[in-house]
Amino acid sequence: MSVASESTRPELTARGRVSRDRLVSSAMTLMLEQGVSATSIDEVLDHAQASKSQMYHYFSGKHELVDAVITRARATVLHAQQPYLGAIDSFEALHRWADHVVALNVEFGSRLGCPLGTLAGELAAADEDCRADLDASFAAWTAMIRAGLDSMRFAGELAATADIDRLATAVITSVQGGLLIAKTTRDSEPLRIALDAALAYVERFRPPVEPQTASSTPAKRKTRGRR
Amino acid sequence: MSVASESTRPELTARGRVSRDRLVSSAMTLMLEQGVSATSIDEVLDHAQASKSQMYHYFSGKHELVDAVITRARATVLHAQQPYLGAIDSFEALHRWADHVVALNVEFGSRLGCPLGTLAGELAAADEDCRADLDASFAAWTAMIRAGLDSMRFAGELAATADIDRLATAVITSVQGGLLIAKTTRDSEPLRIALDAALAYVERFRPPVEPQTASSTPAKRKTRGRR
DNA sequence: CTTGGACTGGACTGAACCGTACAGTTGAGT
DNA sequence: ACTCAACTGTACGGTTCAGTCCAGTCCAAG
Repeated sequence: MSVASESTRPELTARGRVSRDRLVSSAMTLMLEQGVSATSIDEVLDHAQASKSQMYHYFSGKHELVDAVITRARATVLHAQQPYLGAIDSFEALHRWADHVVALNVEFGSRLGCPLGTLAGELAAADEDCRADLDASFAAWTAMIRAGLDSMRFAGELAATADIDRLATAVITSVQGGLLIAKTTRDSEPLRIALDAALAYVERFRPPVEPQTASSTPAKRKTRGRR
Repeated sequence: MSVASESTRPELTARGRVSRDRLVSSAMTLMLEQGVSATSIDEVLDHAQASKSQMYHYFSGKHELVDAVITRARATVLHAQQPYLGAIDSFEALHRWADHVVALNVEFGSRLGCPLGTLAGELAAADEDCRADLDASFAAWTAMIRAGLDSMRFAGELAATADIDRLATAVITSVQGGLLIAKTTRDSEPLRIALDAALAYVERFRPPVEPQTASSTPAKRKTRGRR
């Protein structure tokens, strides 16, 4: 259900929170490397230097641990994107974000793809609860992109008629596809290409050149400090 | 290695080939639904109505079975694409292929993504042999797309300067990303959008309207203006 | 200092797992 | 009909799995 009370459970002391966090971190590391069902609880415990009782003190079972890993993965991804996605108001900023995504991938040798994408690939078809959680995570990510595109439109960088939802979906799919192929080829070039294509697609929706019949956009642009 | 002698092993009778095929089919079905490591050998045997000895008669272990599943998945995917991808010589045909991909996804309720993509998501980071196999599979698929784009270029639908490799990569990443998000949202719309974006990207490389110097391609087709 | 709840250690259980052993069956070539 | 290799059925063993149980330790509040 994922209703399982995530986020700062009140009846958890500082020490308990540290232990729990260590378990989730270890689980995430191992599961992203080897896959969820290829990672046993004992392995997680070993990696986290913890014992069985701790595991079952903080989680009712493996399923709840996986839920926590998904939640953590979402937080990690969104947190890494925020500084760039939150500042998007121009094509320049959009490209800076794309460069950042590629740089992140290069940094990890293109071995692991997107945490959310990896989890989705394994769990989406098999576990309905996880699927819903991951769906919500992608939705949150897409919403951040959409907000950036909206800022661009407000700043006059995108046509008023541009379908922002559609563009945001195109961007997120290109990120996921690029990362999956990059992971498989162990080369970040496919990611770079996928993002280039997506941004080129977005660029198609630049507003029409100013001195036209001025039918739709009521002027009010021209390098003005908006807001 | 994948050197493990796939394809028509000579010392296999007709009966044996049927049994082996049944095992691979069951394994593929279950593994694409539940994941590779979430699928036990006993489960495959049960589904295939076979017994342990058959499994270990045809395969040295689970790893070889997985190899066979990858090979089968590649054959399935390429075979399903061939009639459309092999006939691409125009943007119309390219769109027909894209429609076919979407239709296939809709047919299965968007539950399972691309067989190759699903396997890659789970195995690429964990198993180097499988990763290499899947990499080769994607390469073969990309090569088919590239051949289609090449035909388009020959027919004068694409500029002689268009980077065909790059375009083919953009297309395959959009397919994979679209399918992954579609699988997670249980909705084929993201796939549709991803493909639209990729094809729009390809469309940017229509040859220039002016016949100009006509150095390389004789530009036989009457190029219609872009939209 | 006492106490009670949060937290921890590690042995234990039963089921599921992968792989092996070996005896038995089938069928094509002779 | 005979033979032999291909093929099949099932019982078994050692290992690993998720999850339980209980005997503790730690620490803050009273």
